[in-house]
Parts: sequence; structure tokens; C-alpha cells
Amino acid sequence: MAAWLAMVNANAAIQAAIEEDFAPHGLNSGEYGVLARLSDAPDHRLRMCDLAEALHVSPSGLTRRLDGLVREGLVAREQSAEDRRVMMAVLTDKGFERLKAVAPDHVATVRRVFIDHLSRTQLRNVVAALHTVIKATSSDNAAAS
Amino acid sequence: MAAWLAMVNANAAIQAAIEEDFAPHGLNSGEYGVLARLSDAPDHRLRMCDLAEALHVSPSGLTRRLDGLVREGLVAREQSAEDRRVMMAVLTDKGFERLKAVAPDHVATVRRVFIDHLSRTQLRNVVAALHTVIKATSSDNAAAS
DNA sequence: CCAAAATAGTTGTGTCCGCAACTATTGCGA
DNA sequence: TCGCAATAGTTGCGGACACAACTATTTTGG
Repeated sequence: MAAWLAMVNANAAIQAAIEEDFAPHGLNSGEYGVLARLSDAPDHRLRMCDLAEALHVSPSGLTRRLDGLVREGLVAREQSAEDRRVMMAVLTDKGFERLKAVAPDHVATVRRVFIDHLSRTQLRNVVAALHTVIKATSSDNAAAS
Repeated sequence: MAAWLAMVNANAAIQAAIEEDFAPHGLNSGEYGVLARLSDAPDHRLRMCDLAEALHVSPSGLTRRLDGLVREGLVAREQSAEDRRVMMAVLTDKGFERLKAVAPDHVATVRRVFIDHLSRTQLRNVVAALHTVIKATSSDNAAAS
């Protein structure tokens, strides 16, 4: 259980450090997540529901989060032509620029506070274990439904 | 960065699994945290500010969280005699019983979804690394202030 | 072909929490 | 000793999010 407590505390510390990185750029970690996912997607666009799942956010939560990003001009809404139910979230040029401004700091912080503390071998082992965790819990959810 | 993404996803999955454990007992993870910390403290009581720091919660957040627990009779407020500024949060018998009802499920879930996926050696390495992380970030904060 | 189920997204409502401001009490320096 | 800074806790206010209910569209079974 001490291991678990360490995990919780480390996570809180890392999260706080990350949030400090984003603040001077007028973002929080949730908004950064939207920009990052969109920049990885083909055409810099993603369906709302796919984006919500990727970010572990409810549909309504994503709607409000996008409201803010649209208001700032970092993301645009665009209705899909094939399926008129779906809204695409599209990264604007301004949004992409903002992301490029923030990402290096973010990556550096993650390296500094987390990755640099583990050896290459440890890192590989932990990542493998985490993927097992993710797979196990997602199959749990599937079984529960 | 893939390692970091795995970390985030695994954490979300684990958090969700834990929250499901608490729900049938009428608790959430934050409330459980209060009960758990109090049960570990001498005399089952803790100053508000110490409790807030341990739980990574703001003072106001803890005040409201305790409001709910006091309303349910799981925790009691008690004014300190030596320093009349401080309020002690005290675990009631009912609160202790509730904790004893929930804790086994919680411990089992943490083992199942997290700890069992790592070997004993991996676990030791990771915990050591996490402690380094915690120490490094807390000294960062001290330097910033 | 059409009704019913499924899917995508938004909005109303309530909860939880942080920040700033405030009160109360204690500690400290002149 | 007196006043000012520091500390402990609460409250007003606002932000972010989840759940439930709703609309709109698509898919599917009879």
C-alpha cells in the first residue's frame, strides 16, 4: 500500500509541475490535451466523441471545454458532411502555433520530473506493466457492460 | 512521451476502478482519503491544515469535504484547547466502521489493477524512483518560494 | 419501407473544488 | 507591552465537470 501512496503523491506533484508550465501560456492541462490530440490526428481534426474518449472526458465536459477554446480561436467547430450528427473539432493555425509554443516546455518538464528518474530498462518495464493495467481495466469495463 | 501517455491512461483507468469500489459504500475517493488518514493518525484525529496538506487539497476544499462527512456522522469537528485557531478532525466510531467496511475492497482493487502487474523487483525500483520524483518536486517548490 | 433502437452532440442542474477575502488567534520584534 | 506579521479556518464567488434529459440524425429489424 505504501507503493500506492507513493504513486498518488508522485502523480500529484507531477501534475502540479505540469500545470505551472501551462499557466503562463493561458492554458490548463485539459486544454493542452485537446490541442495535442488534434495535432496528432490526420488533417488536425477529430470527431467530438473520439476526442472525448481519448481525453477521458464526458461528452458534456468536452462541449464546454471546446467552447472556451473556440472562443479563443484555437479550435474551430465544423459539421461533418457525411454524417450530420457529428461535429469535427479542428485545430486552427493559431491553435497550432500555441501548441508549438507550449509543447517543448511540457515535454521538458515531463522528462525532468518523471522520465529522467528511471533507467531505460526500468522505463520499458514500467510502460509494459502500465499497458497491461490499461488492457486489464478496459476488458473489465467491457465485461461489466 | 509514449511512456507518459501510458502513465496518464493507466492512472485514469485505475482511478475509475477505485471510484467504482467506493460508490456502493456511499463514498468517493476524496472522502475515503479523509477517513484513511484519520485512522492512521494518533488518537484518530488530525489538524485541518495537516490533513489538507496530506490530501493535496486546499483549506477551503477540505472544509467543504468535512462538512459532508460531519453531516453523515463519519467525522466530528473538535476545537483544540491549546491553540484555539485549530480545528481537529476526529474519526467517529461510525466513520471507523465505514472505513473498515470499504478498505478491504479498496486494497484488493489496488493490488488487482496495479501492483500485481509488477514484479517485486520492478515495484521496488518504481517506488524508489517515485520517491525521488516527490523529493525533487518538493525541493523545486521550496526553491520557488 | 418504416418504426424503433442506436449514436452524436448540446443544455439544465448539481457537485466539488480553488482563489481571494475575511475573522480569529497566536507569535514575534521593537 | 504593544502592534504587526503569520497562521488556521471559513465563506463568497466562479470555474470545470458529470449525469440526466433532450434534439437531431443514422442504422437496423420486421
